[in-house]
Amino acid sequence: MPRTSSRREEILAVAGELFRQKGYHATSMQDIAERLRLQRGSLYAHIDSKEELLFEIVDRAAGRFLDAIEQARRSGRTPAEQLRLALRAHMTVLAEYRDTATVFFHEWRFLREELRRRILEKRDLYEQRWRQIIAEGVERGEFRPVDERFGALLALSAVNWAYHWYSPEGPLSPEQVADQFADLILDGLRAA
Amino acid sequence: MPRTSSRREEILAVAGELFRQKGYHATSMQDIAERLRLQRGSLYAHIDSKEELLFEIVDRAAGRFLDAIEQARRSGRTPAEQLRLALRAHMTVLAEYRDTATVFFHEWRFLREELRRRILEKRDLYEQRWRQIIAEGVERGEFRPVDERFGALLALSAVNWAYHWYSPEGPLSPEQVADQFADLILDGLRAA
DNA sequence: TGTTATCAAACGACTGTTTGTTGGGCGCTG
DNA sequence: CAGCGCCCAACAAACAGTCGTTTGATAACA
Repeated sequence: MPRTSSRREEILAVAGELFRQKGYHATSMQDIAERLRLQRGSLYAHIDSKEELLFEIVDRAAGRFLDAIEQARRSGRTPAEQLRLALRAHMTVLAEYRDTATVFFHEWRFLREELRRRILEKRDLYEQRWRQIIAEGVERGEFRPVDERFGALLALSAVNWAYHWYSPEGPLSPEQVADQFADLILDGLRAA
Repeated sequence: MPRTSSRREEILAVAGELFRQKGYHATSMQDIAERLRLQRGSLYAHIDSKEELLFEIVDRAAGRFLDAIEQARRSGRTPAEQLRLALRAHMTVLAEYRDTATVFFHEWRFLREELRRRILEKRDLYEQRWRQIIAEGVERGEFRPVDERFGALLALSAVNWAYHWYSPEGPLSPEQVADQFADLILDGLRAA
């Protein structure tokens, strides 16, 4: 089975779109095949199974988020600036790969044990990177001595939840959304 | 079909648990019936359809979240205190009705148009209550002049995302989680 | 006696996947 | 350049189930 071919990429794109819209289990191979004007059996010339489709979509998304934050970390900026960069990077990935990213958040749990484990490893690594940014900020005295797990969780929750409401067709760019969140997370609601 | 009976409540409880664990579409009537040592056909003496099960679970959860925040609003406290109360209330509902609440977040979109609309109305109302808290805080000068939609969205994202990671069996009480978030959202990360 | 809960069985539709076959296009050979 | 074999994508059909739901019968209980 070829890991890369234009037909295969088409199938992945259609699957990503349908998985996002209807969910993994509510999307049948029939649905995917129809969009490509194929018989559902014909898909199996290009892929091994439906689950393999899901894994590839989810795994690619995980990789993109991970790459994005590691770039922010390598920037050498201050923790506050890294936080802003990380928020921007996350929102940019979400905007650019909306289908893939949404499926990543919603459908990873339907993977069988072993594949799910591989995704969760990347997910944990991603969360760790966020915690490192917060921890570094506290260490340097740039941040208050907050619990780094909660600090990371707050930032991550804001952008993780965004796939529920953010639309690339809307008036806000990914960077604008990220900056709004960055301002709030850094300076809080309270008036001076 | 009786709207309330102990058998019906049992079915709803089992359905809620399975829908949370495996998702709506991956849970069959067979699965639900097995847990209750029934034939799957027998469920239909108590319910009209699988979708009705989903709707009732999701609708109850929506009602609970809505009640919780309206109680916080009616408390007459300052906006900052209302925000803390609202965060606590949300986390408490999540902890107490974990299955129902998780299904509410994850599976509402599988409802058919009309039922989905009724849920979305309650959801919108819930978001509006959060925005009102922020707006009131800004108005009174207790909060900085932030965009109330983003302020509400940040608080809501924090607690909405919590169903992914929060476990009532863990070491943290709902109030502790809520207070951690409240401190962060009110005062921000940045050192003075 | 009527009511209620449950059962076994069937309904038609759909599931993901495998199979054997076909036809077009490609490169190699004579 | 003609002809041959081969690859590749796609097809139709079937596999062995499972799906949600309906029906008619049957016990237990009021």
